[in-house]
Amino acid sequence: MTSRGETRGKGADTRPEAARRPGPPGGRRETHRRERTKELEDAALRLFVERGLDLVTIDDITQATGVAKGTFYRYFEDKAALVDALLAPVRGELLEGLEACGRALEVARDVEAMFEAYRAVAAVIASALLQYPGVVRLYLQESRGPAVGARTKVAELSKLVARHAVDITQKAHTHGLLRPVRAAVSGLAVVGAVERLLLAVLSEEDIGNPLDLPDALTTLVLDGLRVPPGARPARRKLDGGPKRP
Amino acid sequence: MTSRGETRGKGADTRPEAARRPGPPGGRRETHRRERTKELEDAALRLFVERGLDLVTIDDITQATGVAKGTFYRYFEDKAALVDALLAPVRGELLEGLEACGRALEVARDVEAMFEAYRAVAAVIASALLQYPGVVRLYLQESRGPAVGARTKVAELSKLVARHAVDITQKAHTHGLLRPVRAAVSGLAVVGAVERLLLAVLSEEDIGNPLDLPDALTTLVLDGLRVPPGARPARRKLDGGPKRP
DNA sequence: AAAAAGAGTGACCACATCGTCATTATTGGG
DNA sequence: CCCAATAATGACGATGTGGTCACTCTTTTT
Repeated sequence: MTSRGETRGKGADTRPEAARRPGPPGGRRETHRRERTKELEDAALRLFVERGLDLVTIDDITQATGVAKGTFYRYFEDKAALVDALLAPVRGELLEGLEACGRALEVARDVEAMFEAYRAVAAVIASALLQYPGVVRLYLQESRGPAVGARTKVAELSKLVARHAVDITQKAHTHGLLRPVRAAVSGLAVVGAVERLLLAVLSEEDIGNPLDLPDALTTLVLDGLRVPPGARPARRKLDGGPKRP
Repeated sequence: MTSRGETRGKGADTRPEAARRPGPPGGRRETHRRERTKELEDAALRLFVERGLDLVTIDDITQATGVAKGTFYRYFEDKAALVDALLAPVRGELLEGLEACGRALEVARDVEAMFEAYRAVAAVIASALLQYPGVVRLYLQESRGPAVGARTKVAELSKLVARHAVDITQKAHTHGLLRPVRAAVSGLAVVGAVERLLLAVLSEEDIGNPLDLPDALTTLVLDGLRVPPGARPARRKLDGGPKRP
């Protein structure tokens, strides 16, 4: 079967035909391959975000890239593999960040340490947002659909995120830093809130300065919406609120 | 064009051929039509939730229903119209509930009245959840995808919900009942949290008793996660938390 | 009971889509 | 410069899909 080009003993290369690196060194072929890969990924990502994963065909992608259809299959096994490749870097950073947060919370004894752990995750997310906005958008769009076909990997990532979030919340609970609300509930609520706000940012809904979001979210998540009881009737001007005549 | 069967002067019926009620009274035809419609809608909804809107074909729906393909087009213009029909009742109740909440908040002067307004919306959502769980699921699955093809109406509803939520939050703000966080931010955050939890309930993720959710959400949204400063170190057993040995 | 109107059917058309593969073009080593 | 290895191409077969329509079956009206 895969009997050609087996110069280097790579063992069983699961990738059926694609992605198998060109034998040569770091020369022209390698470069060109990387370029092509990126071109395909970029075009595909744009289309995915525009139309949704399922309504983009391989033909659409290759036409948008300006290559022949056969070329696609030289680079990716199928659409699902392409999606996986798109997701890979974000998934890596994100999960790493969440795990680090979990570890930090295991030893967090006070509110300050808890803050710090959450801030670190926020930084990871912000970084992903800046480096891979399209991929984050794709995730937000598709993560809640059924885990079928090309969407499988996105749904898997979503499940992982949920699990980690609940886990983290659980850990924050064990040191009595949070109200006694079920971790599964508060964890998912926070994930939902964050994801909805990310979507707003990426969809350019009017939401003010994105840089204010972390602070606002922290306030909301930690201390809620209600004006602190006992505080003055709050006549302060609301940011962004309509001015009374 | 539509030159046959134009015996009755119906004027311009936008519905091209389908949904035009059978002339007869409330007799056999009418009944049968309702049954067929429901059969088609039920089968379609099941498939939509299983595979996602875009991966379900008209053939799938008619085969699942056990009717010929042509029959589908007698009842619905196309897939988008079917989705619209599925959404209709939930959309109606939901928007009505949100508007009522808005009106209530316009005259709400204290926290109690605010509570009451939110409770009313929660009741509407709970009712929709019980009456139309599949439709709610469909909404949660598809609402974030691009507004293309059959998904257009779902995306529209999502936009409406967001607008109403921000609106409501804005109103709650004007009486100084909430912290000075941008309404667009807190409103969307709450929507995100609620939707994520609904999804958890409908996906049967382990989240405890769904009936506890409204209370938990109220606590989270209004007063946040952090244990109230000054409270005792919170040694109370966490509901659902792992027991320490 | 007969005729008219409505409802249901499934073959059918045109076109889209996947994934393959023989063929042609390009690259790198000798 | 030539040749083997690799990459790119796009026509192709098989199957899927939306939507139509002449026809048959059922219900309602006369």
